[in-house]
Amino acid sequence: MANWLFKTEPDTFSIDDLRARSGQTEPWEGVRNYQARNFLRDEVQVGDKVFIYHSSCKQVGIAGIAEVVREGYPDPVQFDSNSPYYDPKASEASPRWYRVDVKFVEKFAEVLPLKTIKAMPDIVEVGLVKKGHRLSVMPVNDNEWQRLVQAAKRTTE
DNA sequence: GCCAACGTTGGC
DNA sequence: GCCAACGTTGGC
Repeated sequence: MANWLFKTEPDTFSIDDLRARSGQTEPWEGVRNYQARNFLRDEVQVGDKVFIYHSSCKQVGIAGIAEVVREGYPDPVQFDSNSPYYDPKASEASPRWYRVDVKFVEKFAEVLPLKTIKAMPDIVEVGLVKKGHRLSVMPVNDNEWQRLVQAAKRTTE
């Protein structure tokens, strides 16, 4: 069982949107980076936990937790010429991009800010705190996952 | 909106 | 296969 962090721009799709979805479930589509794609296609499994991270917004940081309910399958929007995610080089026979389905688990009372995460001495491995952290899907090891959850809850007490 | 850091593209 | 140019990401 692994842990992940998925980035999203809350103006486009936030953790509140995920919670409001029917079944509180949503396909995580539109990932167009090969390293992130490889995680979605090869490693993310049903039951894995996922931090939902809000980027490019007022409160940058981890907003809550979701759970993987369907493992990687071809992202249909790559075949849709009307979609901004359309990829003319992808075909159904050899899809290029993948997505997983995630389900809402919980929203933290307060976003755990990136600034706070960077200041935590035990958080050194997760891509967020590294230079040029541009991956939109990244692994989080067990130890850092637990510390981040603790920190997120502590800010609410 | 700025700009640094990074990934991708394409000419050679 | 190199690498400059270009586009995108994302914090500030």
